Amino acid sequence: MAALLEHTQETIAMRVVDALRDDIITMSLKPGDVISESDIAARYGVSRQPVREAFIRLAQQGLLLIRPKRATVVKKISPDGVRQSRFIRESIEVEIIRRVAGQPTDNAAEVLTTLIADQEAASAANDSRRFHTLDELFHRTLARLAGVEYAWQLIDDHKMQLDRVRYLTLGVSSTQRAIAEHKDIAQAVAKADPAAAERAMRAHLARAELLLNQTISDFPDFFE
Amino acid sequence: MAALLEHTQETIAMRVVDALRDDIITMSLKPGDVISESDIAARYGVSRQPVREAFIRLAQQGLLLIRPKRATVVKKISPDGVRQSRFIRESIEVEIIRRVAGQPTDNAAEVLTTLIADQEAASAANDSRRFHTLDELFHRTLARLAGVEYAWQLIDDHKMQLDRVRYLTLGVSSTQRAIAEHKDIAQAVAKADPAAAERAMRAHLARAELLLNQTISDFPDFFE
DNA sequence: GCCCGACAGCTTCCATACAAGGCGGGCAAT
DNA sequence: ATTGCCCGCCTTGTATGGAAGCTGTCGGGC
Repeated sequence: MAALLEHTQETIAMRVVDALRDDIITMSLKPGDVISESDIAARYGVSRQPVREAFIRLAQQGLLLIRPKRATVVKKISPDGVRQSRFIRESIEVEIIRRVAGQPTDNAAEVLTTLIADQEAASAANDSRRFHTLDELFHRTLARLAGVEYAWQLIDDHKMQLDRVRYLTLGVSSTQRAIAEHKDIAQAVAKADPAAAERAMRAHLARAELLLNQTISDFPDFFE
Repeated sequence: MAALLEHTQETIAMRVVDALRDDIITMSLKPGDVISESDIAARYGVSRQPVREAFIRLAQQGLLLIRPKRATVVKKISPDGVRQSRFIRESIEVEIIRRVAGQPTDNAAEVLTTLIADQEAASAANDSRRFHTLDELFHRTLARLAGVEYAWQLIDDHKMQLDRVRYLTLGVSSTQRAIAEHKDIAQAVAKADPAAAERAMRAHLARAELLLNQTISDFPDFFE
């Protein structure tokens, strides 16, 4: 397996990155919280050096704000940044769905329907975490079908802003509705109708706008 | 000025980042070249630490590949990565131009025409470097007019892959033709015709495809 | 009461030393 | 001649001490 050959060992800095990112997305570390290299180093029982490198990585991903010689704070969520992140995502996903619907491969529709079936199972079991994972897989699969899986990876990097908002609205979002919209998309792909697919995708992504405004008024301190 | 208030001082690591990135984009450091923290540190007369942090940043931007305990190499250009980077750019820029042409502000067309005039001046003076800058400014201005300047900043991060290719083709690209295409775009904006604007933008971005294939056969060692 | 400067305590930044692992050449055994 | 191991040299990773700089506080002068 490639994984064995690559042999990219687990370094301490990477572990710290993962741990911190998880803490931030799950709001265990709240926007505005100030952290210091020494703090985190002591908490994880490691030296300051790997923590520092983790800070740099997370800062580049827009989750931390390093103020030189001053402090490092968990970046507050920028409403405008979230909107533009969604603008980017919508731009790319619309282009993706057009391609997929425009040049459908044999099994594209089939793959999507099986994914939707899994989502219905997760929804019925009330397993929202699994549903979230499957939802993400649905969109990533579309990217793969369009031959631009790397593009999805880019979305993923700048999607963490959205993920923090999503975490705040956990349970609010209706899985039933999302599934229905996924079906609309899959149906347009099956019919090889790019225009309909684009409409369905835009409708699917548009729902988030309302959630954002609601969230801002619910947690004003987390936004700038 | 915000710059003065922010007072973000120039740190050594930042200088190293800028210097290395410039070296990589201008092919002073060629794809496949192996560099080491000690090397660069000695070359710039600094310690290994800031160099190491610069490596991390550049690795996250896809310009370097850090192989733990082995070496750090200038990443070779991935043809598929370039294509997908362009896919991303096209997706976003098409969405941008649609918005600009769909809801044109009073002075949008005016701003664009003055920019094009500057480009003609640079082209006449045979100042290709200045033309490149103005070309980039043209596209960034469109993003600003659409209210998503941050989105352009994101493109900028993942555009360095394209920039390396562009540098290899310096002088090949026809400024005259680019200007004509810019005029088409500006005209569609003036007429508030989103469909025409989209067509013009796609045509404008499509030209690069040919250049890429040509470049790959000219410099096979730089691609993976 | 108000202003302003010295200072203590914090932060991130940089330098240096050491640790851990990959890689290749030389050497010995077969 | 070939194979396999060992060891020095290289790399990146981690630890730690000190340097540079920001911030708030406390106290003295007005």
